[in-house]
Amino acid sequence: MISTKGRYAIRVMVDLAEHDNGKYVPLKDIAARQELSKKYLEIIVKDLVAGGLLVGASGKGGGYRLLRKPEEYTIGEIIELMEGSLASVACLTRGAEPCPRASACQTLPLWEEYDRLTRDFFYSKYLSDLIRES
Amino acid sequence: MISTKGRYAIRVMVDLAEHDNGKYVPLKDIAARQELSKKYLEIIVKDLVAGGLLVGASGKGGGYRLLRKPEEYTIGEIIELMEGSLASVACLTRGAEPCPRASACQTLPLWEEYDRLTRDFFYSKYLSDLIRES
DNA sequence: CATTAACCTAGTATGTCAATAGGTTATTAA
DNA sequence: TTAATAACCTATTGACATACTAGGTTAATG
Repeated sequence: MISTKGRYAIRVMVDLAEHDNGKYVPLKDIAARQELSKKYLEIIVKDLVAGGLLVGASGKGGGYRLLRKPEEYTIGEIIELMEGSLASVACLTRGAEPCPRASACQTLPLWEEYDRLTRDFFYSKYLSDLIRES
Repeated sequence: MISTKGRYAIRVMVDLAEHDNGKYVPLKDIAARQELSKKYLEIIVKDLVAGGLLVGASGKGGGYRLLRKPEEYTIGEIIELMEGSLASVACLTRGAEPCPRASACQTLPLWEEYDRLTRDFFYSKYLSDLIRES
């Protein structure tokens, strides 16, 4: 299951894409529009900045801004950044210790196939696909 | 992420399908072959019996047995039984309270599309697809 | 009647999730 | 220069799920 962190992160990104007027957008505004706790969003946005998806600017007139065009962000990279991985099973996360039963495992091919499907899906969806016509 | 319960349940089902000789297969044997804790499998198998996917027989010569042919079980129903749901987001689980923001949510269509993909994938995979050639 | 194996109830350590709380630093506009 | 604004930082917390383990009781068979 995709957690609120991943889901809210996408909503923040979409909100920023829709309200990109060249200025920084304060988190307060995003929180109000999306009806989410500003405090909680701070944690999420911090990760997005650390991951290089956003820039923040302190002080009056500050806020957050996208670093690229909406069509240059994939949904996959946003989810993967926030969730750590988009693998469907523990043994397929990157950095997982190699399973000694891998060659004997009858279910591994199934998880690998589903993983490819998931990856293909989310890496071929772009932020621009989620923007409402204005 | 699909938990150990769901994953182990599939392995138990596959094991039973591969060792179906008309008799009941004791859990001890399955646990040994799959290198899993018998105690933990008891919990899982209990759910499989309650869900109508298996039958158990007590006493000497007892164990578990499939109720249908392997090609009549979908992987989707096994996962859904064990995990409660195979929805990727909380708001799409059956019995979830309707979200007041649903019509305004820019991400909902994305999750719905992914949900369909997931459902189609796991409901078109059958237990028989996972059986090793013997 | 001893053995086998399912069935049943309970408990528990660990971790993650989804936040909240309260402060400090940086920037700008009046 | 200073008030306002907004990001940034550290810590904590309650609730819940996960992945088990422990120890018993019931049922069937040979």
